[in-house]
Amino acid sequence: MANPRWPRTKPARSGTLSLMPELPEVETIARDVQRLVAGATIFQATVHWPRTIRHPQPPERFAAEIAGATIRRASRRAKTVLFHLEDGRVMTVALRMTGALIVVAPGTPDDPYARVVFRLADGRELRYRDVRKFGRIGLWPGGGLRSVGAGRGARSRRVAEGRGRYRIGEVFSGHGPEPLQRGFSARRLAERLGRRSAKLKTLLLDQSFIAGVGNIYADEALWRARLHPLRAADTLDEAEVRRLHRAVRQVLREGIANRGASFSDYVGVDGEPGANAERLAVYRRTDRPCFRCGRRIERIVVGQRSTHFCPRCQREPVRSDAP
DNA sequence: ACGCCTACCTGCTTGC
DNA sequence: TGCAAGCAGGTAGGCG
Repeated sequence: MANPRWPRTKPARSGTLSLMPELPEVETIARDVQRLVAGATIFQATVHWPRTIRHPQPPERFAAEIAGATIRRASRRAKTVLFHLEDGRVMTVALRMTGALIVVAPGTPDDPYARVVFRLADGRELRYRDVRKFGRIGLWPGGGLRSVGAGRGARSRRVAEGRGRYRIGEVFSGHGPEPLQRGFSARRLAERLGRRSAKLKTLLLDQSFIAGVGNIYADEALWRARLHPLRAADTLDEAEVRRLHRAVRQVLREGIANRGASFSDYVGVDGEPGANAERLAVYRRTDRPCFRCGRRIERIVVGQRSTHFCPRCQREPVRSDAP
């Protein structure tokens, strides 16, 4: 059951480190949700921050429409937690930067950062907590999920939303492949990379290219694959693609095994922190020694994101116009 | 296709 | 000590 550690307005550790739920963190949360609230009925929902509720459900109707729903099971797609309801509808919870789902026992003190509170029929509360209010919750009709954001598919999605029809699977139509699924082979990655000239770092963060990778795991995967973040995707040879493929899957799998990268106040649904933070090789390790070669880790900005890499292990891409 | 910009947000760190 | 600026970053949406 829940192990509430509330209130928790002060992070256990100092630093600007925030939780950043990426694929492993969201997978961890989805599994916790499944374990803790599958079969539970939502008795009542209270929306404390209306903008958390996203299209197509108007915030004022959301609470009324979710009340009485029973949660059949929970799963993950990309960085979104899916609540599959008994009646076929699906509630999506996109945690974005600081979102968290937490189950607490009856009588647990209020949380000032709880944006949406679901009171369960058994008295427990499922709280959507989000300090920075970036996260979004949607409620989608049976058989229907239309795209919930994946970069550049946005235009076509808007058109479809305008018609007011939503179909399962379509919510994520703008997303790229799930990197941990069987279908995501090295060959498939090679095909996708070969069609793009963008920088590797940019592409790894592009949800329409690969779903679920964020800033932490992008840096970690590139370090592990010994590939420079500025390398153009279509310049990789076969061996490099295989390394990247293996690295992406490894860092994500290890992240899941460690219940997520626990920066600052990241916690799972049961209040237990993840354990992956200490295992990161480059992310936020600027000027500290590379675990492989001892060289100082560098930090650069790529696509507006901080990017960490080892200048010796991850060689600078050779420019064609170089002397 | 691609890159760059702004907006959304708050809390923590840094610099004066 | 106090205060303001800077930073963190996933996604939407705009522009070139």
